[in-house]
Amino acid sequence: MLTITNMTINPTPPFDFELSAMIFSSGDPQIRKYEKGKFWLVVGAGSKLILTTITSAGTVEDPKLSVRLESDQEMSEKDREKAGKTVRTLFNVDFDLRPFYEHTKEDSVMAYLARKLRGLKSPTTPTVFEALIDSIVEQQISLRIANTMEEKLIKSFGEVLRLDKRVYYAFPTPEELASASVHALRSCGLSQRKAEYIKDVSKMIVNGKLCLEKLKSYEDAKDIIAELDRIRGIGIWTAEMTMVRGMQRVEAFPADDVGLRRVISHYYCDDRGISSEEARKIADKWQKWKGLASFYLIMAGAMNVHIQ
DNA sequence: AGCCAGGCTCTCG
DNA sequence: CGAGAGCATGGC
Repeated sequence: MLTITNMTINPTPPFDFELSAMIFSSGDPQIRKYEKGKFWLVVGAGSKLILTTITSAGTVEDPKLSVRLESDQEMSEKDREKAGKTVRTLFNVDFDLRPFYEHTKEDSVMAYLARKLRGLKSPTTPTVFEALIDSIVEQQISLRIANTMEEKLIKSFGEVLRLDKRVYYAFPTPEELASASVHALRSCGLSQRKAEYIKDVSKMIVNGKLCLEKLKSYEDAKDIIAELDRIRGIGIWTAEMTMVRGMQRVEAFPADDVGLRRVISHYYCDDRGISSEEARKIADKWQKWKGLASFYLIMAGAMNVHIQ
């Protein structure tokens, strides 16, 4: 039985939905995708799965999101709340960009990008777990390859939602990855090591030794990094990536990241190879918005924006 | 062919 | 300690 319900969300302006969702244009339509003004993905609410589709019903300065929920089961008010909360998290809709814009006025590059990409908010994964697993998969190898591995991981271990003839996959839960065999994980293209890391960290979550969502609320980012860094398979880079992508921590700055260094160098150092120390020095002026500023640079690079 | 891709661990010396 | 090998896969 197919049930459908709608809701509206009012983001803090400015917010450009199309621009913020653009990063998902290359996604798999059975997992999460942005296409022709529509973004969709499957949200887990209790034991049910909800296909959540978002479109813009407002403007950058007066943003409004229209959200459509579809499930193969009856949805309660609690399920609707859960889906709404996920949408808010996904696009960071309650984040206020204005202080960031105000702060970066003196930085001519960032000030230009702030005008050009006005309303761009950095997306966040629905759960911290998802950001962590993705970051482990992405260690060292190119993003392109990592993405195909992630898709395999999701389709092999994630739950399936069937609506009419359409098929969607949810991101696997810690339980699902904890009970997967290393062999099965490896068949997604992962190395023996990464398969073990993923299984082990999932097990830690299942048996309560690690609570990722709790880390999210730590005041000091250093404490989050320290706690994650203790876990086998997770280093500074992975911890910082997890924070930036899964915890709405706009201050986290993975200076060791080659892609980030490349794009910083492109906009600030004429494409000369720079060290992570140099990258840090440039990022210093962004203060508590280092991660957000980095995202602006990455998007600008992807969109081939030229500074004028 | 070999090196590098949005790293991390383990092993040596 | 610090350096270096090894790991998966695919593009150049």
